[in-house]
Amino acid sequence: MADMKSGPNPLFLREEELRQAIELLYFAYRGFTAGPDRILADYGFGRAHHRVIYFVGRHPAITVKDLLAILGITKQSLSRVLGQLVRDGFITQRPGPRDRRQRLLELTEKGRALEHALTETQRRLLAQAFRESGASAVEGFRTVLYELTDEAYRDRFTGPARHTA
Amino acid sequence: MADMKSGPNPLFLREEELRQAIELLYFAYRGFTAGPDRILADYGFGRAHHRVIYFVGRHPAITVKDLLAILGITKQSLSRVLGQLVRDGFITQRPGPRDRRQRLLELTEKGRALEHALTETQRRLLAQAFRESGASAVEGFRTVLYELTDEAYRDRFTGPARHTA
DNA sequence: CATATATGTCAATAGTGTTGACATAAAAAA
DNA sequence: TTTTTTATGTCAACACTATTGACATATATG
Repeated sequence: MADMKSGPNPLFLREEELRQAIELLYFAYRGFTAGPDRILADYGFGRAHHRVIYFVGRHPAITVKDLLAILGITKQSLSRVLGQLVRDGFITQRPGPRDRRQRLLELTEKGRALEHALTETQRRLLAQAFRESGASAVEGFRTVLYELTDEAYRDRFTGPARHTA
Repeated sequence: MADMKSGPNPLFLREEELRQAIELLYFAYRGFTAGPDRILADYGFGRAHHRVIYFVGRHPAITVKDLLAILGITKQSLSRVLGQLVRDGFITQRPGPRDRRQRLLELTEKGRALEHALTETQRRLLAQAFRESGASAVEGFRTVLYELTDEAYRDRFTGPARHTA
């Protein structure tokens, strides 16, 4: 208690450093999702819709199974959101050519437009943050985030995001 | 469409770089909250409980108003979570000495124990990621996250987290 | 005394997630 | 070919977190 405030104590510094990192992640993530959240509200959508739109846009002709694996949710949870997006004309489903049980998912023109609008706010924020921070900081940012990512998802990041020390 | 795949196109690289950053933030944040989520489930709590416990621990004797400002939620939303935590003996309330309308919040011993357990999983993960990444990467990580944070919350980070280029 | 502030509560609604059970079509294996 | 597994979907119940709106109490402040 008392000795926690005793000036330049390396243990205290480490504790404070880690706490600031915890809070930075929390506040930065909030700032990062604020833009899309505002747009989604206009459509009566939430973050779950954003994720589905994003990953279907990122992986055209993705199967429901693969999408579920990326999102890490149950099919019941996905079905509500996906059903809405299909009904509202943001996403189309078509049978897999080889495996006809599959429903390959794809963004419609309307879906691509919304995806672009949502992602654009995040791209702008990121680009601005990257400009302010410099290339070296950006590399560090990616390195640490990569390390925080569960190993099961790391193979998504093979390009310039990998320079693990 | 076609020219998006044309090799080392700087515009494409930028697009891919930004998309990887978007996904890194998503997957890293998920990895970062997975540990606490597992512990919270044992108590029938959710992430909202974690946030309250965390920030009350971080700011002993915080007022409800200040806590609401940090969390960015409504008092009705906080009341359920806070009420549970008070009833279950994780947090105490006492009138403010100067302003008796206030209910100053503090962790109990039990609350501090849970706070420690929750934060410890994140500290471990962060410490491991920091070790793997190196000091320079950690600085970049903090710099970029700081830039992503809404300006209204940036004054929380004054220490070593600030070396904005 | 009038007003503003800090806090709390009741009610309705929405978004996102879960578990469990059951169903259908198609692929894959025996 | 029969059996089993896989991919997908649906219905239902429940839980957590958040919202808006309305109303109430105690206390501070002008």
